[in-house]
Amino acid sequence: MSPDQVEQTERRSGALLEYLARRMRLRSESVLAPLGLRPRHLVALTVLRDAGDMSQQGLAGTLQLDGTNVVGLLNDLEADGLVERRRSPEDRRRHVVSLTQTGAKRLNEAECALASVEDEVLGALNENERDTLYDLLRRATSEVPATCAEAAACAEVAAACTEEDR
Amino acid sequence: MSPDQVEQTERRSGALLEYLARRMRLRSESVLAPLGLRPRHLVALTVLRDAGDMSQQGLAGTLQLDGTNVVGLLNDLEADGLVERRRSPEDRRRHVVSLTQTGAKRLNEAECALASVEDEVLGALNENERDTLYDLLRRATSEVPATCAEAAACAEVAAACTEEDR
DNA sequence: TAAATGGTTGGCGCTACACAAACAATCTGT
DNA sequence: ACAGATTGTTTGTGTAGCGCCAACCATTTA
Repeated sequence: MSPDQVEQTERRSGALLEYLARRMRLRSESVLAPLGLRPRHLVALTVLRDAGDMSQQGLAGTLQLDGTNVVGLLNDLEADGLVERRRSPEDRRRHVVSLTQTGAKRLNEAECALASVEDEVLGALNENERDTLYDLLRRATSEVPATCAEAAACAEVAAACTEEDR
Repeated sequence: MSPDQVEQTERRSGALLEYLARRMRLRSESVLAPLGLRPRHLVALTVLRDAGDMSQQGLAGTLQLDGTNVVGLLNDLEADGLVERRRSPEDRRRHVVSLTQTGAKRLNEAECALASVEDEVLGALNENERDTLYDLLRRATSEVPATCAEAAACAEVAAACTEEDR
């Protein structure tokens, strides 16, 4: 190899994301269990809080999860009163899924309980860095790419998309 | 909820991390398949590249994976010549696992191939933001929390770093 | 009225993974 | 030198997550 070659690595975040997510998830499980939640429930609740009400199909698209599995997931959450299924007025076939107050509260409790986990897993990052990490993740997840067909389903709900940034 | 209420959310990254990792993984699979790799292989290769040589136990600890499963994982990678198991000179029970140059090359190829996936999943982030995201993830994963006993095992082996022929 | 759509249920199957047991090679303490 | 612990390997078993298919309502659309 030439001596002055700049070894430009590819810097893809995918593997690191998965690696970190696994660590986080494994440790979260025990913390979440007393709250009657599992990691995937937390993801669903988070999505519902951050993206707002959604049809079940929209949720399936967002979570990239098979529709039949979303049913079970929502059954769990609704049984605990964390989530609500209402028939859509415009199209009564649809269910509009929304976070209840109890759901929002439980989600918040869970996030509080996860402080120790985050401290452990993100121990190498200081307060500021964790904050920007959260912001980046939040922004990355807030905008659903328009490339896929699922976007169409989501777009309907996401119609209230504003281009405000701070 | 009253609109003027200052809703202080907890800003935990865990759920977002998992959410994003899932999206990334699902789309990665098809891209990785022609290279004979699966997401978890990529994680292993990435860890080996970023953290250097490691005992199998150390790898199991780092990946938070059961030891017996690490065997199978490494069998896959070694069969493809992407990874090498050498007996440790100091303790011949141990295998020192290291990335081969073919492995490094394949990893790089994979990361190149994943450009489109990242474009899609991280579409909401610009070049700079993706860069800082990568840096944050990298730093978060580079420092293994000293809480666990695994750290000792890793550190011990880490001394046996070898210069690779190129 | 017929066909398509959203949701629900049940079942089948695959993959990832943990866990346990048994074994070989090797190290460590007495 | 011997006993016991430790690393890695194999094999087997169990379980959870999840995709997929098929059948079935309720509703909407053609």
